[in-house]
Amino acid sequence: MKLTPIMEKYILHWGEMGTRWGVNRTVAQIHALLYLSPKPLNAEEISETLGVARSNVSTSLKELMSWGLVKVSHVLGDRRDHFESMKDLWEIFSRVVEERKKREIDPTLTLLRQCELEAAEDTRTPEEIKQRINRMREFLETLSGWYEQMSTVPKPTLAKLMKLGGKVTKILGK
Amino acid sequence: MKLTPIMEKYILHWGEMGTRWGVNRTVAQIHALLYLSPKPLNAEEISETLGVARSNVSTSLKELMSWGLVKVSHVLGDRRDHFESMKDLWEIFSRVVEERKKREIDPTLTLLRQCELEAAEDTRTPEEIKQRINRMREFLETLSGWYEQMSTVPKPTLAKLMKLGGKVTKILGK
DNA sequence: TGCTAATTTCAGTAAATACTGAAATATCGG
DNA sequence: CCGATATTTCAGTATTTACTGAAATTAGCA
Repeated sequence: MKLTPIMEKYILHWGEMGTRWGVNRTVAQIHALLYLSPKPLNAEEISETLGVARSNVSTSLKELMSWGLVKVSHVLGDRRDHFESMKDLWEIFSRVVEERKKREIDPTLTLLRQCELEAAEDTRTPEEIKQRINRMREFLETLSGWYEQMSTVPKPTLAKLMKLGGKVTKILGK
Repeated sequence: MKLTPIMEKYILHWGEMGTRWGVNRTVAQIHALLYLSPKPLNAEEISETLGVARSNVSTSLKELMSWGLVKVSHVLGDRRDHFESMKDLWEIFSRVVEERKKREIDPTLTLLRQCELEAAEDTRTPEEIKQRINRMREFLETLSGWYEQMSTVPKPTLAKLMKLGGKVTKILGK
């Protein structure tokens, strides 16, 4: 796969963005490459195109698959695995949100609830501080609950809702 | 500032979460500490409480202030700067979103638009790939526009809207 | 079943990032 | 304006994270 300057620019930028969001550069680049690619690519091609070690590609692809963003596919008459990215951006977005919620928000909620339990028998922590923890738990629960509801809304409806933007409040106001 | 076990647990966890979201551990810990603290703390206290170098605290506080999450405050009869975190979680949340949009999404949109301009004279990049870049730009613009509208909605209204969750679609359906 | 190509694992290394402590600079009270 | 205290800067170092290449494993095919 030969990259044109535009593709290269896109992929490099995506890699940078990744690092800012706690995603490793190579993982983000591979995702960008597969998102652009009109056809599934094998690990060798990815490795050559991006100039990273074959083994690195293997690890990164596994990571992307664990996020459900990339799938293996097969080409007739070719033994090698090929990889293909999800293409629908709403789908990609909600996968990422879903996964981060599962991996980061949910465990945080577990921890906060545990803190609250312990707080009951803890006389050393000032009441005010306990309340701060409570509020954080409540806040994350609200976000989390909202996400759970919204995730069941069909993507096209969601898109329309977003286009509405702040107008929903006016409509609902009535 | 002496930490009780609950506070310590909270702060340590927050530090970990930070790293996952591309925020450095110390920065996240300081933010957690100031969020819990009933009163503004000076740099020295923060340094001692968290066991990190004074200079590191200085840098991290600057970072937090650049995000608008922490403010300097003064205690009567004390020359030293004291620091205080924003306490309203909706406020904190929207600050973070606002700032990330400004620092990451907006520059990405600039880049994507530039790619599209260049694409016009580029015959080497297949049409299909150009379209993928287009779609990404559109998608980010939708998100971005939605955020801009929602950011003007008063926080309590926002909170109510979230509690409604998916029900909005039913109400709007009529 | 054995051969070959494909993939994964992993120890070692490289690169990026965070942190420290000392020195420089700024600020305040007298 | 001086001395003392507070803050920032920054070069060097430590830690963490990412990456490589070789070896081990797995999987397809004859």
